Amino acid sequence: MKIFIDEIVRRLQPLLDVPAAEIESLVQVPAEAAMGDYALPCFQLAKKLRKAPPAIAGELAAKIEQGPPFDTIEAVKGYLNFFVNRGKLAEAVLGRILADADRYGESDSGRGKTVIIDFSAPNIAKPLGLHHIRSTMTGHALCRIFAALGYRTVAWNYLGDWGTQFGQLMVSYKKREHELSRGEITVKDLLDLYVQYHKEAEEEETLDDEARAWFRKLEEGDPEAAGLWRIFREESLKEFKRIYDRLGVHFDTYEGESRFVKESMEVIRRLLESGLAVKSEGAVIVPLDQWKMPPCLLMKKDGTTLYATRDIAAAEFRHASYQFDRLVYVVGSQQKLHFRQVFKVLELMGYDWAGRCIHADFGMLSFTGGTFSTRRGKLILLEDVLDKAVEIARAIIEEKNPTLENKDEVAEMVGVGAVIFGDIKHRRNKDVVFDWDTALNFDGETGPYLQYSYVRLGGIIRKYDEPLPAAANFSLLTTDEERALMKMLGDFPEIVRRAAAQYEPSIVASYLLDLSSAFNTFYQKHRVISDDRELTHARLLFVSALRTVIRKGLDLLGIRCPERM
RNA sequence: GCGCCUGUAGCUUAAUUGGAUAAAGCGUCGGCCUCCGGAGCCGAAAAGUGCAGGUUCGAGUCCUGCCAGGCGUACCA
Repeated sequence: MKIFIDEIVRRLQPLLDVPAAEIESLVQVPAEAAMGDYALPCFQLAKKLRKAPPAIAGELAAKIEQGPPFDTIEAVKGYLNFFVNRGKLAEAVLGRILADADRYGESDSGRGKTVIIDFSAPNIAKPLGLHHIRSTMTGHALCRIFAALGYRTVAWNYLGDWGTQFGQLMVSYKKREHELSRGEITVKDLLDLYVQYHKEAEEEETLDDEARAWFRKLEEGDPEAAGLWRIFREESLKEFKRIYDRLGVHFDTYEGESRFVKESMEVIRRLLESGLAVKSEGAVIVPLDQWKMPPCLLMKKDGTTLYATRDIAAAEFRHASYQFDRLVYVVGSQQKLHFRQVFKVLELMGYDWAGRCIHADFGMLSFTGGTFSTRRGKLILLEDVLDKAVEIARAIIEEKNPTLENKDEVAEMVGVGAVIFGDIKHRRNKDVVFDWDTALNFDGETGPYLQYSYVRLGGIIRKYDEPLPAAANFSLLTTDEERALMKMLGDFPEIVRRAAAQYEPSIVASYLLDLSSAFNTFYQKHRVISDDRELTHARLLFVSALRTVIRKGLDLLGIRCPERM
């Protein structure tokens, strides 16, 4: 906790000829509890002072002001170790949480700043696949995390609602028009059309030309093409929203690529005028070989725009509309080069905010049995995974808690929570292999484990059967297990900050696992409700604080939590 | 070919951003409910961090080279 570190710095300062900020950066938390709560490694000081680290640590230990809140300050090898009084630690941490309540972990560091999070971004006319969960839930969690730090957040679903693929879909649709009635076309039909197209395109080479022609008609505003496109988009959106709803995900805007087609042409015109863009092989490009990148392609030789063009136009629009502090793209790492190019072009255009565009990339999701391919119809539907998980949750409830009242509601929370957590506990960076058995296992480091811990905490409070005391003597909470938990609880605000700074919700996820695990260890070993009234009161408020933090952490990750399960 | 990312117990991951004896989960084996919920807890076996060098008082973390996998590399997004 900050107050203890500040105190350490205050006491060290008179003994060292080093600025406070530097001392603070040296202070760290030892790997093991036996080595204290905080430590100052003296190795870096050794050079300056021209003394051996153990000697420095020894001298500091002898000279430093001892006394509360520290029980002891001692030298071990080259380290100066600080042991915070356990009672004082408990008072500081629980006092803070009691005061902040549900706002514990929040801050106002982002006040007055806007961050736009661009995430999920499915292509219309295709169902949401399991692979969409990474962008969707990472982006959603980032929204909540930034909001907790006081930022205004804009959740932006930049729909993939433009591109040659819609030409393909139209070709496929026209072929089978008589079999399909326009009003009732579903996303499932659209997927079939898409798969059919790619099957047929392998044999009929003219199909691709037809598709390009249809896409051109669309860009030129042809009424039939536009009409079809509108149906595709509306049907898809209806379907997406249904699933987002199950995931608890909300968007502030669904403005997709189609919104920026007109501006894209404008971008091309301006870039050509300024000389940044040139014509090459019939296309329009921005050469980037100076920066060791392939050129950024803005316009194809058939005169239609590209993804990059629309991204540039969209970025301009976003800055004009929101003057964002940051624009975060939660998009797969396949597109790393694409974003480097786009950001570079924005920089060359003279936008100082280009440096505030961030690609929060993430690794591939694959499954045992191959990679996802919508074209070949080889994909796992997100909804199938959710349904399966909920079904299993439901069966477990039936087995373990048959008298539970709202079984379906709870099964939904647990099943969906398991799927969400199973994905976002991984660091963004890593490729993830989806495996049904792992995803549907609710033991160990899983979402249900966190929910169970929360429910268990609630069970204790329910068992007490009296209103919680308003205050208690926290200095009684001094067991090893309580001390470990206090330290973790005290870390929570820092965890939230780090998750935001690194665009990494998994930091919150692993924190919650550690916290829950430590709680369950405590629970096994100690009783909360006992004959000792004073201790019972202190522990009840401690339990309540744990509940607050687990609930808050799950909330930041976008995972709902039942009161019983 | 070139560029980027990844490589830690059988499997999936962590390691306070360069610090003390590399930590968990799954799986395997063995224990724990007259006591606040066993979706839990405790213990055992199991890696010296892809390989080889280097920098450093100190390297899973930084640098170099190699190996393996993934992704990307001008008209898809």
